[in-house]
Amino acid sequence: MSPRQNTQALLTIYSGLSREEIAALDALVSYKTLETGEYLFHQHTPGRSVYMLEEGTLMMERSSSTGRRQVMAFMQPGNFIGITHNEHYEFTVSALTPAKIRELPIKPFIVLQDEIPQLKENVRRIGGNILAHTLDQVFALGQKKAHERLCFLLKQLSDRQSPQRRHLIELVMTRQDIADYLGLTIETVSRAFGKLKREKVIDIYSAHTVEILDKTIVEDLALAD
Amino acid sequence: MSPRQNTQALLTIYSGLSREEIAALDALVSYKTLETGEYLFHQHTPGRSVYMLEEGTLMMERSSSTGRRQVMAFMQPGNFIGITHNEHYEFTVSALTPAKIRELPIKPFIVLQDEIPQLKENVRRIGGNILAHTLDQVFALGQKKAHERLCFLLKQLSDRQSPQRRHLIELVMTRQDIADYLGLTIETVSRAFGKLKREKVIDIYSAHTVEILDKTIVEDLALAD
DNA sequence: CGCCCTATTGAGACTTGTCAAGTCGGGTGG
DNA sequence: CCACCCGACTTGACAAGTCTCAATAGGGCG
Repeated sequence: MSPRQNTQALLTIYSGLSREEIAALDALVSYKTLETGEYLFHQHTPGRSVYMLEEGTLMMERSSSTGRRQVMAFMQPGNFIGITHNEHYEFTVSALTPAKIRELPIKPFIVLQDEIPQLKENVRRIGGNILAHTLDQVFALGQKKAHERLCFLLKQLSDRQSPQRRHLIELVMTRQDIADYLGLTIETVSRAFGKLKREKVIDIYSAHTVEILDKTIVEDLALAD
Repeated sequence: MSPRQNTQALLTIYSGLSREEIAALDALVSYKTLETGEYLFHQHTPGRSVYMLEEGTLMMERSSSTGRRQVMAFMQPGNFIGITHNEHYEFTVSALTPAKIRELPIKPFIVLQDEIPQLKENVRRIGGNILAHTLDQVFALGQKKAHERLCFLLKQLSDRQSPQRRHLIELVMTRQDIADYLGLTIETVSRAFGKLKREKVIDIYSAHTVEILDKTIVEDLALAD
């Protein structure tokens, strides 16, 4: 929906830093590993760290007391978490697969931004990308039909693969996760998959492995603008 | 949906600055006025300034080549525009009423952030509030029914009024603007108004003036979590 | 007073949600 | 190794919500 291409996979807090600056950053880093289903942190808890995903897939969600749930993002290696929040995390992050995560305590990280202008700029741009992603999602939920929303997700997942593997998509999340991301029910998601398959836009090898047969149509439906 | 209250009306880039620091910021400021319907800037144009709304109401929207439109926000005095973007504006901003706007060129503004830590912190927090608002909208569009989405908007507008006038709401935007903000059609918005009126949750004096009769119900429906 | 634009209301179609039944597949225990 | 079991996914029938199209009402401004 926006003309922005997928530059965000390439942008990290390390972009353009000198060897010494990277070393200064790395001095703050500790590592965390999560098993499938484990939580990185919960909604409404104080946010004291910034995270960078190294391996695996994470899911960011917001749940309500009445049981409604909205998945805000699926995160893949290179993504950042917690860069843009204020004092509390406003969402829960959990692991869809075993995951390896770099953790940086937020206070020294902020101090370091004052010493390294490029780092501050990187953070600014990552924050901009996160907002841009969220605005894309608002557009999708507000304006698109079920099968278009599904293509919106497929395109996002496809764009983050290496160019050779763009067409083959591994869906590590459940249908319920997809439904809650796209603001639909699992049944509607299932029917949207069926519709795309019938129309030969995608092929479905198993519930969690699909191939994009017609990239152009997927993108047209995903953008739908 | 989040526990965050409406603190964002109070937070500006000036918060907690000394007299000298405010003067340094004000040295960058120029003023703009817009008539109803005029544009501040357009989607896909390079972003060279940061803006603060002083008077009036602005609307931020994203439009597609196929004519679909999503309104991302209605902005009221105290709100900031352009703080979180990268090189291009990813949306269009226009005036719903005559408006008065402070403009700060982005480059010196960023330089000043290096000199004034509190300013940098303010910008960080405003960015966090903008993202939080957008996440609220994702939740609303993904999970709520028409009349709940309308209460979501009414609550947002109500929260930004002075405490005495909280119950009386002036809708400066059209039904089409509301529909495009909530991901609905004008007819559905109209029926949602009718439903809330029939149920004595609100009273409708004219198409653009409504009174909240039962604040609790409006909030329950707005949060719906 | 009348015109025009916006909003409301109504009827019917379409999309999505709900409820229920059935299928598939991976994992476990015999 | 096979059969069963259980959770996840799919499919179907129907209900509910929203959209579309059309007609009507209302309000502001000349």
